[in-house]
Amino acid sequence: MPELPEVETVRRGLQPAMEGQVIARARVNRAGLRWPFPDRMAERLTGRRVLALRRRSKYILADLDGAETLILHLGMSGRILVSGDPLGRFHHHHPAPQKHDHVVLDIANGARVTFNDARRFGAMDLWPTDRLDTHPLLVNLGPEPLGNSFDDATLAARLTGRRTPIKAALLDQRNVAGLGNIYVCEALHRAGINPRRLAGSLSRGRIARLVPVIRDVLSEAIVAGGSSLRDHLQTDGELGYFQHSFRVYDREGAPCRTDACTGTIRRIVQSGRSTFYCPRCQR
DNA sequence: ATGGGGGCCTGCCGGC
DNA sequence: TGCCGGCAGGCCCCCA
Repeated sequence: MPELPEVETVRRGLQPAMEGQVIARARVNRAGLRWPFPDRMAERLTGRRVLALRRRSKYILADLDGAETLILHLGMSGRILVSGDPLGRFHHHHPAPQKHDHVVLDIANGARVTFNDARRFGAMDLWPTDRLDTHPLLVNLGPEPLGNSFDDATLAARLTGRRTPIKAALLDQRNVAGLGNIYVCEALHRAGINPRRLAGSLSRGRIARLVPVIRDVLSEAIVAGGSSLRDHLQTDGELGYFQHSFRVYDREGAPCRTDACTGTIRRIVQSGRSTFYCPRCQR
């Protein structure tokens, strides 16, 4: 499911329920997801106050008192739903447990945070906050595409000499952190770049065009609450709606949406994954 | 060294 | 209706 905009949408939805609040009780329904949960995770979460909710790439980071940070990844099918009344003013009830509810956090303010992940490609870990950047899942991440350190100079430095298709280079989280299959396809279309083009063959001008396009598509998707194709929901259970703004993703055979372009969107497979693009206006 | 493919899981959809 | 293959917003790991 989740690329940067979906994860950011979830983070923003969690904030009012969790930030500054105490985890009254944590329950864990299985030993792990993609990897085993850290030792005694439920006990280490119970009673902790959430000092801040941050995001790094596709990871949600919950800084806890006690100097540990909960690292959370949604994999392909992960959802986090918030139920109950975060203000604690009314009687309330929580929805019935669902299949694949793996971790449930009862917040002292009455909210309940439920992590559901059918495919179990998601992950959770606890790690010392002051050494977060040493975590194996975080240590090799490239710049945040919406942050100040992402610019055409740094992107160009990462792409020069690379003989991999630009599609694969943008999916490589070491080059830029947070893009996935949807937003790479969308960004390349907006930039007019053919996904098969070798990364090292991009002119500096085209790289300079790519940078703001990546920022734009991610920002627009965040505003829309992400893209809901199969799995992604916002924390209130609502769908995101950026899928209605797709120009290429999942639009095989449909007309290109570039102004004055008469092309038809094609689907190809690159390194085992679907790529959607317009052969006419992406060169 | 780096690029590509397999594998991890479950669910859903389309075709027969 | 049922069964089967293909496919899915990610990413680690192994192999050439």
